[in-house]
Parts: sequence; C-alpha cells; structure tokens
Amino acid sequence: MPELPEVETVRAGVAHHLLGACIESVTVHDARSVRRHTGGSVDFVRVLEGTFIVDVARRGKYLWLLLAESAQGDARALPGLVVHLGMSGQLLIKDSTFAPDKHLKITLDVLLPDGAAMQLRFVDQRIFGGMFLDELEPTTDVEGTLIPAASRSEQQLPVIPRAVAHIARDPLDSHFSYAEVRSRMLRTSSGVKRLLLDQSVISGVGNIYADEALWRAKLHYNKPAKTLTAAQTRELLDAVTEVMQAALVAGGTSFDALYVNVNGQSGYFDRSLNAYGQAGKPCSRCLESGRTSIIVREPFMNRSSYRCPHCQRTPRQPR
DNA sequence: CTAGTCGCCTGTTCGC
DNA sequence: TGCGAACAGGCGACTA
Repeated sequence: MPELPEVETVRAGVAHHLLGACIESVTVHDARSVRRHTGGSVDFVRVLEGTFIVDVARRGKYLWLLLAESAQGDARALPGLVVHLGMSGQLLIKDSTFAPDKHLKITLDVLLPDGAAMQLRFVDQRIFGGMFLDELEPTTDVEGTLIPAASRSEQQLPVIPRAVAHIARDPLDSHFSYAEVRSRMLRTSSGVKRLLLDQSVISGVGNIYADEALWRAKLHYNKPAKTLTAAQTRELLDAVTEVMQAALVAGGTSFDALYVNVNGQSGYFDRSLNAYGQAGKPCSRCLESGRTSIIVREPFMNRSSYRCPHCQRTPRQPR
C-alpha cells in the first residue's frame, strides 16, 4: 500500500519523466476509477487530450498534474489532474509495447518533448484510488512545484485543486507546522490516534505510521490529544517524521530504471515494524529492559490498533 | 460546528 | 477440498 513516502517518490518520478509531455490520447478502462470526476469518463478524456504536463505537485497522499495548452502555458487556465492511489493504486510509465497490466484502469498516451511515445498507466486493484479533473484555486506554497518561489512569474503562482484544499500539510512538507497541529490537538476531545489519522489536522499518516509513531512515543491511541504535554506532542510528531523520512530515502532511489519505479514499492515493509501487525510478539523495547510484554491488537475506528500494553498504558478515562 | 460511523472495493487468509 | 466470513484501510459521505 502506498504510504506518503511512496507517493512522494511517485510524484518525483512522474515529474522527472513526463514534464513537458503532451497527453495525446486517454483511455478509461474502468469508469469506477474516474468516479470522482463529475463529468464522467467522456468529459475526462475530452478535457485531457491535447494538454501538456507542466508540473507535478503533492499534498499528503494526493498528487496532481498541472496542465496547460502548451509546454510553457498557464496551468491556471485548465483544471488539474488529481491522482489518489488509495490502497492499491500505482502509476507506471511504460511504452506501449509492454502488455497491459492486470487491473489497468486508465491509460494516458503521451508524447515526450524528445519525441518518444510513452504511456502513463494507472493500475488499481481495489479501486479505492482514482483520477479526476478539478478546478484549481490559489494557495501558498505546495510541495513539488518545480519553480522556486523567488523566480516565479505571475502565471506560476502555486495553486491547489479545490478537492485537496482542506488537506493539512504533511510531515514531509517544508511548511509543515508543529504549532498548528499542537493547536488543533488542544482544541479537541478526541484520542490522539484519531487526530493523527485526520486529514485536516495532519495528512499522509496511515494506520501503520500512526501505530509505529505511537509506539515510539509510548502513547496509547485513545489518550485524549489535549492531555499530551508539549514534549510528548513533539516526540510523537518527530517519530512520524523520522519514519517517513527514512522510508523516503529508502524508496526514492530507483526511478531511473527502464520501467520507472513510480509504482510505490514500499521500502517501509522491508524494515522491521515494532508495533503494527506484531500481535502476539514481544515488545522489542521491553525485551531490552529484560521484560516480556506481548503486543496486542485491538479494534479501533473499524480497523485495528497495535500497541504494547506495558509501554502504551490505557489512559485512565479512555474516550 | 464536532465526533463518530459507514461503505466503497477485491485479493488473501482463516475457520469449519 | 470448498466456501463463506473476516480482514486489509484512505477518505468522502453521512448521521447524531
């Protein structure tokens, strides 16, 4: 499943390979993958065909391609092509001689600036992800915009798709604000994990990273967020950031290969997890101090939470 | 307004 | 061996 670091790798890979490319033709193989596009498949294809990819930006697990009428055109004149990989989505860059992938949902046939023909393929098994076109609105800086703020012209001001505007900055965002997250945490009665998973508070944190960060910070998922000290909050957010940055370094090395590894192969699962999925196994931190404490799995928000019953004690008044 | 639940999806794993 | 149930979970839509 693509986590935030993989999505950033995908963004960088698409930008690296397809900047300036013209989208010559588009095929929607499964309309469910464009269900968030209000105009339906026909409109999706019609608007996209003939446009140029001029930038690729990201916030949280959303990424979007900025489109223009020419390779140097104004991206604000056209909607953005928003991509969300959901749980099982992949973006693959291949040439058309490669056989169609299993679960291929959308194909963009593109012509690169050097004249080479390629395909950007959206592959998705579970169809939680998708693509859609969405109007852009002005914003402050977004990650991945290639043009440095100082040298931007009027028509290169940062924009964000309307559907993504409510998404908070993520821990890999250079404008990520610890203080804003802290402030939101103090204003809610919810448990801390619910906050970590709330897109409008902090984005890009899924169930795995949430559990791992809570384990590192020795916090119970149901501890009311407002009861965390400033130091605990700092430690928790630092833990999230550290794991993500490590995964980004691990996964961000390979997009020069022939089949462009823009597919979100997770470097994260290669390393050992301390909490997530570890039910029944001893907590490694407890083992180091000569204690045996077994990681437990507990239902939470219609899914699972994993924690060490010793390091991550149940709060006195669980919510 | 906030808090919390539900449903979308399908491949894999599990128990009977 | 076969077969249905449980499970995985991001996130928009919905309810209270």
